[in-house]
Amino acid sequence: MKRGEKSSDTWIYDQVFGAILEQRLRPETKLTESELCDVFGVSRTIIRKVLLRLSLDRVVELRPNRGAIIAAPEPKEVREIFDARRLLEDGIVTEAARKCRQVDTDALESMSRQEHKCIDAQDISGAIRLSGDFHLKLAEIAGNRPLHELLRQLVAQTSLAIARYVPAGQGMCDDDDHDRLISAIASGDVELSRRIMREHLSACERRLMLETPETHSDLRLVFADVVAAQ
Amino acid sequence: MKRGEKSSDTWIYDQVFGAILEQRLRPETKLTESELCDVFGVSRTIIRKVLLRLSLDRVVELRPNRGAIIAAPEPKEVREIFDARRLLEDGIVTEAARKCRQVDTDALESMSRQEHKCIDAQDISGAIRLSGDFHLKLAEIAGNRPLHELLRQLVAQTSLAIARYVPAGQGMCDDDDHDRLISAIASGDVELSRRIMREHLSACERRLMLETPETHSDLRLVFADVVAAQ
DNA sequence: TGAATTATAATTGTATACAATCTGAATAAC
DNA sequence: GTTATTCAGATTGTATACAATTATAATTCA
Repeated sequence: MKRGEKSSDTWIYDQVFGAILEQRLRPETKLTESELCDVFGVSRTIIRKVLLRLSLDRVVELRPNRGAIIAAPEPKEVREIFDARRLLEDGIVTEAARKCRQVDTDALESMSRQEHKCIDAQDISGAIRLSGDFHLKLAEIAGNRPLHELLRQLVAQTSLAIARYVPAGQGMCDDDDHDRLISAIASGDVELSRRIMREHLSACERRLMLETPETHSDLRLVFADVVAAQ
Repeated sequence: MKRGEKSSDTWIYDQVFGAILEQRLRPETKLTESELCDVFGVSRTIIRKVLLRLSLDRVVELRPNRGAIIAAPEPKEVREIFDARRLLEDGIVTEAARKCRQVDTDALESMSRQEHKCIDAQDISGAIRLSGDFHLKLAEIAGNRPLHELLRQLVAQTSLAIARYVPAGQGMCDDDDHDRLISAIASGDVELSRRIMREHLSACERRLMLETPETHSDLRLVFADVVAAQ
């Protein structure tokens, strides 16, 4: 079973990955192998390959003998992801600002327009995905394949973080950081580009409710003081 | 089949990965599934899982219908890997210099001593592996899991680059950059640490013979001028 | 009734069987 | 003699069968 030119497992991987990016699959959702087999009409061999790849991207958690679930990053992990992104994307935006050509600017602007359209249409899922694609496009412009690949992993994990820590229906990027970023990059202003990127990522991070306690809290901790007072 | 606590596929993955790091498996070596099955006494299911993981780490190249070979990064890719490492490890060493405790310094010094021992004993393989472990230890000290994981991939690819572009039997790090790095980090001198790291990585890169033409060159390019003059 | 235990069903882990594809040598054509 | 072609063997891709483990329901015993 092939769709287009890709192998079936890559196609299925993209479908599941996309569903996670667009939050149609939310954190902690169980991914039963046989169900995925039915959905995509392939054997468990293929599904297990897809799940392994997703787990190595850390968007799926593979629990031995207990199946796969969509990953649910803890607040601490999310902060580390943003720290890592600030580091990587500082380098990426620096290089992008140096190398950016007219075609690149056009591509970025096109992506930003699409993103605005999604936001206007309340299409949160689409907006989140396009926002990630925008950052990956910068990595592509910067022209470093390993960095691009590493950022791809971090962007995916960021989408999970957004899915988990932003109230459903609320957007992440109602401002126009991306447009300001495009201007700075197109003009080749490295320092300005870096500052915008740094502040953009920090603004995204602040919008997440990382201080909110976990839904499945430790009962001993929850009632610690009550029990102590008793 | 379990060795210690790990699952058999993780154990086999480590064995193959280690063999690549230590250059017992050189670039372009064919990894036939049935041979690996015999060697490790498991079915192809397990071997294929291991090969998939290795290919996602980009240390193995999985060619559709044509099997797996040890990856052989091109000079351009190697330069990109070093560029990526300079970026990541700049952030890592900065954080490591801030957070480094006595136990960490002790661990680093112990690793460096081991490395010197390997070099003295002409154990190039061991030295390459320990050198990578040293850099990964810094990432661990820096305390950012995603970054640590990303660097792990880059370190593995660096080992491949060394395997390919350093003449057999010649060491990479006969100087004591690592020791100077430990001193700088232990003293908490961020700027000095960063400079040493940056120069250390660049020195490693320069030691590679990236300007050497490929063994399997493009015949059209090789004879381009001859044909044109004819 | 309620906790513990057992039995049963569902799910995952691994090996194997079979199909598809590739490789290379032998044969055929020029 | 060189280039095509065909065919056999080897290798990879996928599906399925069976074993091991976990989850759930039923049952037993206090």
